[in-house]
Amino acid sequence: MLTTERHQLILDLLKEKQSIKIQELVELTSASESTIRRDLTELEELQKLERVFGGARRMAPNMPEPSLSDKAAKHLTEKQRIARYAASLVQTGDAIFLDAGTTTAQMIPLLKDKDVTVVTNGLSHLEALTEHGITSYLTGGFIKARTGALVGPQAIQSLESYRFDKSFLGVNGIHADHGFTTPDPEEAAVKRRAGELARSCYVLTDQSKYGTVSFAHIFGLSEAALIIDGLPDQALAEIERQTTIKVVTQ
Amino acid sequence: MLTTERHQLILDLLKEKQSIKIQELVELTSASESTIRRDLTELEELQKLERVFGGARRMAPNMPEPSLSDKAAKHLTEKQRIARYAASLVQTGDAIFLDAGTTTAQMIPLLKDKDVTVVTNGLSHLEALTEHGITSYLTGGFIKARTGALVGPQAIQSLESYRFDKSFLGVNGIHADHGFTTPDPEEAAVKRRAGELARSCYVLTDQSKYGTVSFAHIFGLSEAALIIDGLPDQALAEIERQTTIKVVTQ
DNA sequence: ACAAAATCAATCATAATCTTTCATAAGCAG
DNA sequence: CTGCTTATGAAAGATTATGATTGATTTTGT
Repeated sequence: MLTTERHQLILDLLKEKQSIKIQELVELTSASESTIRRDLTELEELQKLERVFGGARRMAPNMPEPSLSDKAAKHLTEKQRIARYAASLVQTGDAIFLDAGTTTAQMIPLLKDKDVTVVTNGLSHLEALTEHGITSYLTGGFIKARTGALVGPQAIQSLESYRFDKSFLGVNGIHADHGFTTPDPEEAAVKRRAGELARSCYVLTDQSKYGTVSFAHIFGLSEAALIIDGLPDQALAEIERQTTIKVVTQ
Repeated sequence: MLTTERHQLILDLLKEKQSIKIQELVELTSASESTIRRDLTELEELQKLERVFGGARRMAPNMPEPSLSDKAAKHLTEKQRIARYAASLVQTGDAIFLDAGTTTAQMIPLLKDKDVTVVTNGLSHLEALTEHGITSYLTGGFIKARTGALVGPQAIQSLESYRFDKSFLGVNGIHADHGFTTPDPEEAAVKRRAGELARSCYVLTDQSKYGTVSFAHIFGLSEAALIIDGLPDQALAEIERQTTIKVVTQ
C-alpha cells in the first residue's frame, strides 16, 4: 500500500469518525505500528490531525473561547441551520456569490451536488470549495489578513464581471432605520455591490444583534431577504413592519 | 506501446483511482520500470499528476501544503539561489507582481523588510505573504485547483487595475524561436499580461529546459530579462545571440 | 499511591524505491 | 548506408520507507 494511500485513508476515516485508534489503523492497513505512528506524526506536522495517546483525532476547528465554548457550539448549530436553509434555496446550475464569513462557509458542503458556480471574496472558503469540487471564482482585491476577505476597489471592480442568480451575504446586525450593518466599511461596500449584482439577495445572520449598532457601517440593500435565527418573533415582525426587509425563516 | 498511449492510460487510471503504484503500471503496460518512471516525471512537469514514493497520485485538490520544511524539490537550492537574486532586484517601495509557482514563492521571505506591495495570482503565496506582513493584493479569476493559480479573463481584467515596477514570472522552458514557454495556455496569458504591465519584467526558471518544447504554450515577451541557473554558458550565449532575451546571472 | 499494561520515541538493519548513467535499439533525414 | 535524435532497458549507488527492538513515558486498575 502506498504511503499517500494510507495518509488519505486516515484523513478520510477522520472525516467520519472524529478520532481513531492506532490499532484500528494497523488492522485496516496491515502496516506495522511504527509506520502508522510515523504517518500520524507527519500528518500532525501538516496540521491535518492532532495526535492523542493511543491514536489521533480530527483537528478541532474550535476557536478556543474557553468560557463560551458552549455558547459557541450553540451558535454553530444555529449557523448550520441557517446555512442549510440558505443552501436549499440554491438550484442546480445557479451562479451564486458567497460572502466571506463563517456562516456562509457552512453552506459549501451542501452545495456539492448542485452543479453550481461560486464566486467568493472569502479566502477561507477556498479549501472547502476545491475539496468539494465546486467550480469557483475568486474576486481580486486587497487581502484583509484578519478576516481573510478580499476588499477594496479592486474587489468591487472584479465583481462587475459577474451576474449572480443569488447572493448570500453575512452581516453582524440589523437596524430598523439603517438596514443591515457590518463593522468593516470596506467589506460592507463589497457586500453591497454583490447584492446589487444578484437577481435575488439573501442575508444570513446567526447573531441576535437587532438594534444594537455599534461600530457598524451600513450597507443598505433593503431589498434583500433575511435568513435569521435566534430573534424573537416580535422583533422579526417589527423588522418587517418598519423596513422593506423580507424575513425568511426555516 | 506508444509513449503517448502510456501517458493517456496513466491519466485515465488516475481519473478513477486517486493514486497508482509504479509496479501496477509496469504490469499493465509491460514497459520497464525506467520507462514508467520517465513517464511519471514528464507528466509531473506538465502538472498532470504528482509523484509520490512508489507511484503517483492525482493532483491534490487540497493545495495548501505547509511547504517551508518541505523536502519537495531537489531543485530547492537552485530555486533559492535564483529567488535570492531576484529579490535583490526589488527596491524599497516597489510595487511588484509575483507569478504563481514555487520559484517565486521562495522570494517572499526575502521581501519582508523592503516595504513592497505585492500583487499575485498564486493562492499558495498567500500564507507566506500574510505571515511576513507584506501588503498584498490578489487578482481575481478562476481557481485552477491543480496549481492554485488564478487564471482566465477575470484574472487578466483584474490585472488591468495595476501597474508594476517589476514583474517576476516563472516558466517551464525557453526556446530560441518561441521565447518562454509554459504548459498551460491560460496561465501563459496571465503571465504575458503581467509582464506587459510592468516597467521591468524578470523571468525565473530553475529548470534546464532550453530547447525542449513539449506540450508548451508560448507567451512571448521576448523583452524580459531571464534569471536562470543550471544551464551551460554556451546555451546562455546562444539564447542571447538568437533572441532579444537578456540573460542575467547572479 | 503503586504496579501492570499500554503506548510512545528513538534507533537500527533491511527492503523497496529513486536517480543517474550508460548502452542498445528504433526511427528518420540526407 | 551513415549520422543524428529519441525511446528504452539495465545496472550502480544513493535515498527513502518500513518493521522490529529497546527503554522511556503515560494510562489504567486496584
